[in-house]
Amino acid sequence: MTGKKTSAKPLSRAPLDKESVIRAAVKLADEGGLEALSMRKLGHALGVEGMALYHHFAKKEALIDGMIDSVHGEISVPTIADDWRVAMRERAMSALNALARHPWAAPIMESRQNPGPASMQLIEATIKRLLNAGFNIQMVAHIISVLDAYTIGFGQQLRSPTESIEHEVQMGKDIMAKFPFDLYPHVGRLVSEVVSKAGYRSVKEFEFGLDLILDAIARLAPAK
Amino acid sequence: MTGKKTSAKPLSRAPLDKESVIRAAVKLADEGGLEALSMRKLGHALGVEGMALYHHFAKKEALIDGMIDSVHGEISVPTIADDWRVAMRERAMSALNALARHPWAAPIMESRQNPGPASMQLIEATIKRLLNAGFNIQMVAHIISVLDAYTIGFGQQLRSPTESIEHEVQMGKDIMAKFPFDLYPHVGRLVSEVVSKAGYRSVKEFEFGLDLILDAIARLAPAK
DNA sequence: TTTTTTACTTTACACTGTAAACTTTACACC
DNA sequence: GGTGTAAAGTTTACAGTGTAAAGTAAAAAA
Repeated sequence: MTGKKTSAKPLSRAPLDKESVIRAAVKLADEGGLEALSMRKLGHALGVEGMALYHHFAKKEALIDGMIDSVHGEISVPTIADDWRVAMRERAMSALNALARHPWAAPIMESRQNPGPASMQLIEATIKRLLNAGFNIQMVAHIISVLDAYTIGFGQQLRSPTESIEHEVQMGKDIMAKFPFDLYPHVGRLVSEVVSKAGYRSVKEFEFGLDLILDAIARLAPAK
Repeated sequence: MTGKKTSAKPLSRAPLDKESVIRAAVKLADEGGLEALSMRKLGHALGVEGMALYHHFAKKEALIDGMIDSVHGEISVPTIADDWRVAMRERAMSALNALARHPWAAPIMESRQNPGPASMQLIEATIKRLLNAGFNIQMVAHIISVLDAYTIGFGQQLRSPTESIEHEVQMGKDIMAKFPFDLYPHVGRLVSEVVSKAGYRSVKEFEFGLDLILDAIARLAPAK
């Protein structure tokens, strides 16, 4: 009986628009993961029934495409003003930060096939910057492929920026509890001497690989 | 003692075991993606009601953990007999092949937190091989981190081994149809001159980045 | 005013994971 | 043999999912 609408709503709410729906959806997913994002819950968060959202997005998939584009929008776009290496490093670091802020995104990023304007602008500017550095078009494809695969792959093993340390430590302990040390001595060593050591940071780990790759690319770069 | 009873009473159907359930689940997911894998459909494929599976797996998650471990079991385990670089290359290539055979796997691989025996054996042997090559334990962590992040990230943009070429070509066309050439000229160039060119192969693309990374690692290796 | 459009709600349906209780089967032991 | 027990599989049930279809109410256009 709580469902009874006793008084008409005083038309208080402005009509929804795509942007704000996407914002709310991202927030929901940030808080509880993608599986916590249902049309009904999202509607509720916006003061509306779930079905109302279908007037703005044809399917849930379309909404998720919008969410992904919104994450792409948080990634630093390379400019000609910056040195190519600086620009690529900045792009990768800001991408990792975005993936850390939105842990649901990495697993679905590269499998989407409806890129939005932010994604297009980002890739366009990236290609442009690398071509301008003197790389040929095949090499540009190679470079973007390595950098993005590495970044997304790494982003996938992140949970959230702050909790990742304790999380990984805890996970290491859980694993070693179930699979005893003497069966997997080297895994034990790695967990106890590296991952669970104070000061271990995923971001540092990411930077190591990133600089390794950037160094290798720089070696292929045409003379300035 | 306890002599094995071999009474020959014919069963209507041999009882399920974890292995065969996992095999069937992997097959279902290979064919229709993870979202095509429901407990009821899986049960049906095995000649059983969906709920029967809960006598073998506590939750669907546990089944998926088993599936992931099964994919890990398809990856080539490094041995001391092989040169470390050869072993790591082989490991990465076979991992990519496994991810291509099971396109549902990459997005969920690194987020699982219940590694099975195959995963443990693989990581144990990998660490062992790298330590034996003279890398210190921190460096081993770095190396595995780069290689696995790259491999999983790349695996994520694969669909399936055979269709990936046409798929990417088609996707390139779709994108360029929606976002006109003149808005994104460099993306247009990349699609037309690289991705949609005859002979473009995802595997070659993967190998480029893999060798780039392996070269860079080799430069950090202690003298033999 | 009347008509049309837009935003949203209601109802409905086919699926999902899985808890609880029940039935059937298989084998150990008297 | 019969009997007990445990494992394997079924049935029923429930809350939650995406979304099709049709209804409603308010704003905009005519």
